Amino acid sequence: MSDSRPTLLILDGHSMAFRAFFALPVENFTTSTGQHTNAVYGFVSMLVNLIRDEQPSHVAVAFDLAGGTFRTEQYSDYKGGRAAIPPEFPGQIDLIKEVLDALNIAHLEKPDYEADDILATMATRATRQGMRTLVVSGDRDAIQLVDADVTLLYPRKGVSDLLRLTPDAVEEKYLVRPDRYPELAALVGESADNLPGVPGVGPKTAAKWLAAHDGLENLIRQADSVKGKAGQSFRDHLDDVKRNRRLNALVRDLDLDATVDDLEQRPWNREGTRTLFEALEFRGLWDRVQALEAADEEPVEATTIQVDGHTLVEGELEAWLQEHGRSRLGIDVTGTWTAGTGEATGVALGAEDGSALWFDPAELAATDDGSLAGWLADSDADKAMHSAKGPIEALAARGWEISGLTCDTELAAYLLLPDRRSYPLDELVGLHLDAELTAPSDESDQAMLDFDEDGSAGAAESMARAVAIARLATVMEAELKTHGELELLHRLEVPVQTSLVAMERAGIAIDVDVLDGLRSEFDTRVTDAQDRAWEVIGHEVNLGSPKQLQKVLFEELDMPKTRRTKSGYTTDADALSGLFEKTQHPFLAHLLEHRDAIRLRQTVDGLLKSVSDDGRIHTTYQQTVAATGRLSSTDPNLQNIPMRTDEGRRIREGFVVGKGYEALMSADYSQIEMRIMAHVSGDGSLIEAFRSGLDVHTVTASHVFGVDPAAVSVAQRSKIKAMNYGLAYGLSAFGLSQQLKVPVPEARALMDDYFDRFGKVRDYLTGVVAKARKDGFTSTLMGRRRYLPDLNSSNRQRREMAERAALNAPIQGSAADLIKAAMLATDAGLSAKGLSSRVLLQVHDELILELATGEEAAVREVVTEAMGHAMDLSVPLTVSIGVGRSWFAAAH
DNA sequence: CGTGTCACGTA
DNA sequence: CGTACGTGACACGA
Repeated sequence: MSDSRPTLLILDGHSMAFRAFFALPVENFTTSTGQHTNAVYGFVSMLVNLIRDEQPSHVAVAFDLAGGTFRTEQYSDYKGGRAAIPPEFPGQIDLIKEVLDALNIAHLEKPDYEADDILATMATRATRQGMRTLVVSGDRDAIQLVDADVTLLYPRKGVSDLLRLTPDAVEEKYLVRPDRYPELAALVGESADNLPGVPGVGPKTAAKWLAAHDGLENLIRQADSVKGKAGQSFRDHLDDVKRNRRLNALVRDLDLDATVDDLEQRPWNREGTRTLFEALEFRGLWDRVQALEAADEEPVEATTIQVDGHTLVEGELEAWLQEHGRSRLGIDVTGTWTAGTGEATGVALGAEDGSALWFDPAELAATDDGSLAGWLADSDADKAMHSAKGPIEALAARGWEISGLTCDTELAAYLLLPDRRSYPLDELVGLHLDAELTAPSDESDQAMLDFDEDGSAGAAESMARAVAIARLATVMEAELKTHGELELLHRLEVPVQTSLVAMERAGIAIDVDVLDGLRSEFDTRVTDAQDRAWEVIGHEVNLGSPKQLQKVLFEELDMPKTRRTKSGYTTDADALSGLFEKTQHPFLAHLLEHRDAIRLRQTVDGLLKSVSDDGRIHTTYQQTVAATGRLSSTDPNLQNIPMRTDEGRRIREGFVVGKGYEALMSADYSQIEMRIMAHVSGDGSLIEAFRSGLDVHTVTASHVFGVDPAAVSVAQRSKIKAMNYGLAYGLSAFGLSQQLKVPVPEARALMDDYFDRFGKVRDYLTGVVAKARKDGFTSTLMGRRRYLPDLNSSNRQRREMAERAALNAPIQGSAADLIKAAMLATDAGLSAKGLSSRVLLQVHDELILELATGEEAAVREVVTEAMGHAMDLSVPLTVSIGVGRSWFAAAH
């Protein structure tokens, strides 16, 4: 079977995708956005396996086009009578084409012709060029293509079990040679194509006749000589046979745009494929596709980052920095770090020209230590790092502060592709430098030996990273510049990172006694609620298990079914409240109480576990995960501490001022997103509403309902408040009706009235989506982009989700820009005035500060100015400030 | 043991 | 059938 000739692998996309669709259960292949992907997954998986196993030199996929072909022209019932195509299927064909585009595999179509005709034409041409061809199709018409040079892979079951049809295999299975197969099919008929054959004639009879008369042509000519009942049937259906034969002949000389040579395998778009696979939530496939490439590229010498480096020789650092530190150096730190502290076990410095140096900070001689400290602190010494926050914290733990950091390649990558969850350096090197970080496996061991005479691990790798960072910084800055996002990197993200270092290092003090007290309070509530719930139904049940709850609610208690989830019916708080209204069943009340209490207990528990030895909680801020530009907080998340309910809010009593400080201050923007909406839409009424300084929900309600602000009822205000808040999320009439618990038409009327009064808001919202669809991205006030390729998706659900994201991203993102600018201005203001108060936390529209003794008035002034004028908008930025011993007390 | 689902906290 | 996040318990399958 091995064959040194070039091989064309050509697939019938539609028929194989259809097979995949039925082979894989659609319910297991649906993304979180609701896109069905079973056919895409099955098809791509099969394709990857084929490429791996068959090692083709050329690959293409042929598709049928919608609408008829010349065959339907001639026979209107061609392929008629087929069962309706499931609605989950058609959209997946476009996705398959997207994947093929990303993989740089050609897909071919031809109006009026079927995919099979393209397969036939390409196979014929490939044979003529001396190639062998593998045709993959679930359509039996393709059997006629099989010959010494063309093998058909025909799916037996699903899409992974492919039958290899060579001429011998065809003859064995179908009793005729491949070229005779369409003659046999013409006699027997093809139900898949709705082509009836000769009644009473099966494959055996047909094969016997064809052998006896040497083909269909002779058989027809000698029709009168065919004996028996079947012979008469044949003569009665001669026209059908002739039609069948005419229709099942594949066209081998189509005029196609592509040549066989065009189908040669080309390098694929790693970034595009990865993004697409992420969107499709294909996790395992990514590794398999990469494995393909690895196998592919083995003979090719990958360009590796070349380094001319060595381990520091005692006393040489000053001179080395003199020589190489005039232009920007990349810094790579090895070690461990979390939440404001860490330990550095290795530091590499690398220049763009490949010069590099490595040392273990613990073994640095005093002179070198001094040189390093001086260089690190020198704001004129240009530095670049990758994911600098942790390393900066680790270096700070050794007493080294960093100044002059102008570029962080992780932050740069985040601005370039904000939708990704991580930005590994090696991928950036591949993507932007078209190079590899480390030499392929065995060589790197050697490289390490060259440098690591002291036994420390990874010096060579670390130096390569440092050099790569220096080069990446230049390249990525140029890319950002073309996007108009370079300022955003230099003036916002990189400086904010420094603020975050300080915030993480500071942490926030916890009054453990307060939290302990709350814990036991909540614990009592949990136990009581659980006991009562169990008593009501007469047995124990794990109230934390949605599955067990469903059994109790919908089987034992036979309650009305709630909204469906992937595996059953929802038991969320909203649904449970609804059930309680209907049934008044006490179990539900206890269950809701239990939910509430267990959650509070869990929150407190988690916080207590996070308190460090210094009595403070040091969260970790993530600067590169939120696609809109927001920060996020982890370990623990201090951005979702309860606020809404009185009970929950008490947890904030546990966040207190630390030793040596006087109080906590909370400063937050009011209605920040709505103000940004007013500014970006330029809506006069909305701007005026904010400028008036009155309650904005009341003022907007007075516009919508046409009454005096003083006459706005509580109900009217709350409706408009919901509307105001929903605007930036792409709220629908349905969503508003759900929230307000009013009928959809009423909600729709409310929205119409609203937009009549605030027309520019509507214009803005429609305009922003249209622009994003055209440009491919949205932009914030400071030029931060978010890419939304799904705006052009053929899948409605994906498209509408992208539209809502497009509405929201500029608003949420501009608010994120704004508070980041405010953080910088606050830090700058505090230090300019020589204050020792400090920012501890950021919660999207709120800053929490720790006030040094006697500084309250001065800090109030700094914060009001910094937050209030972080950007120049057409509406005032109102900041409310509160001060107290605890976060609870500071929240006004 | 890792992974996905469900539920729910914040802005 | 509004956006953006992170966490924890449970359930499942390797």
